[in-house]
Amino acid sequence: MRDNNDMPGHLARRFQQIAVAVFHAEVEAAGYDLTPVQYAALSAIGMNQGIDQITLAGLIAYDRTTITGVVDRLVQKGLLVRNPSSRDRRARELRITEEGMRALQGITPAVEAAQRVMLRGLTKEEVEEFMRLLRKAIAAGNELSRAPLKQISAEGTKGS
Amino acid sequence: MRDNNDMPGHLARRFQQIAVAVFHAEVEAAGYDLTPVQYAALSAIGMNQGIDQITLAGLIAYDRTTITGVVDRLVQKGLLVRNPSSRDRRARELRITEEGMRALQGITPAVEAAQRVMLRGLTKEEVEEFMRLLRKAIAAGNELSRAPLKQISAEGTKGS
DNA sequence: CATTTCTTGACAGTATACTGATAATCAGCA
DNA sequence: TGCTGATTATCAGTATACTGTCAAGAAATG
Repeated sequence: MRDNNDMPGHLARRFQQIAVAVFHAEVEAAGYDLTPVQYAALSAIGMNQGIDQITLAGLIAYDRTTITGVVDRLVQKGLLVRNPSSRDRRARELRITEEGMRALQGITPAVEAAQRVMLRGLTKEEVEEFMRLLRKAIAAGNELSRAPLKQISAEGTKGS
Repeated sequence: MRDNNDMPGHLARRFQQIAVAVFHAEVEAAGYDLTPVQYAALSAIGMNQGIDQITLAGLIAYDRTTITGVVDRLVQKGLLVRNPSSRDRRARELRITEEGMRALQGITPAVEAAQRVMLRGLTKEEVEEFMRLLRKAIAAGNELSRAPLKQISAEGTKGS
């Protein structure tokens, strides 16, 4: 019988666990309280001011039902504002606040450090190859998840 | 600013999402209702009859508080039994049932298929390299997670 | 304009994962 | 033996992720 540790899915889960733990540790040490998911959302909104939640979900490959809670918490922390869209009354426009911008900039070194720590076992060349293989595997499987990545074409309101 | 898609942590999350979705799809198509986490636990118990929950957690790198719920659900499905240990009244001995054994065997082809599907974008050589890099990165980061892998020394009651 | 269809956002329910706390028990030691 | 510290399992609380469902609104169509 095949050992669990020969299963790519199992290894993926373990690596993700480590990645999240490292992220938390580095970010907390820097004095911030943001999860990896919240950081990715905040960062994506900062680069695409005014997008709605579905577009955000596509940008970072989150499920649309997950976005609601993530945005809730970011709004509660004062890092985002969520306003009804004027063009489409179903949609909510997401904008990063001044405080959110400061948090994003302040947290960046910790996030960069986390990426290094979680791959500290690999050489520089191995890191490159690892990322390449991850991207390739993800590209081939993108549509198999309920939350596929969806790049915006060419109309996103570019921020700052 | 660095794009989210250049972050290994973000890529890890995405690959894990795909891996879980593929697992669910393949297993459901085969007529079973087991999550990846439940499968790994069931499989580990099948190979180590009578282990307690902490040992199980170490074997598959789960948090000890997560194990409780996973075992609960497997017991509820009739695939496991959880009995007080005679040697240590704090501990619960986990044993796979006949039905659990049948489920484990019946589900194996679907699990194998899932591993192939989630890596369908990679060549055979790339799959090998990907797994090697995953294992290497995980080994270096193992202790950074609250749920590190802990192999049992040499006394586990080998099953079947 | 009226109707059908799609889309956006939200909710209930389930299943990981984690933090931190606690009860019960065991093991080592004065 | 009695005390102290470690260990096993559990629980409360929080945060992803997903299934499935629903209401409100937009878009397409007759």
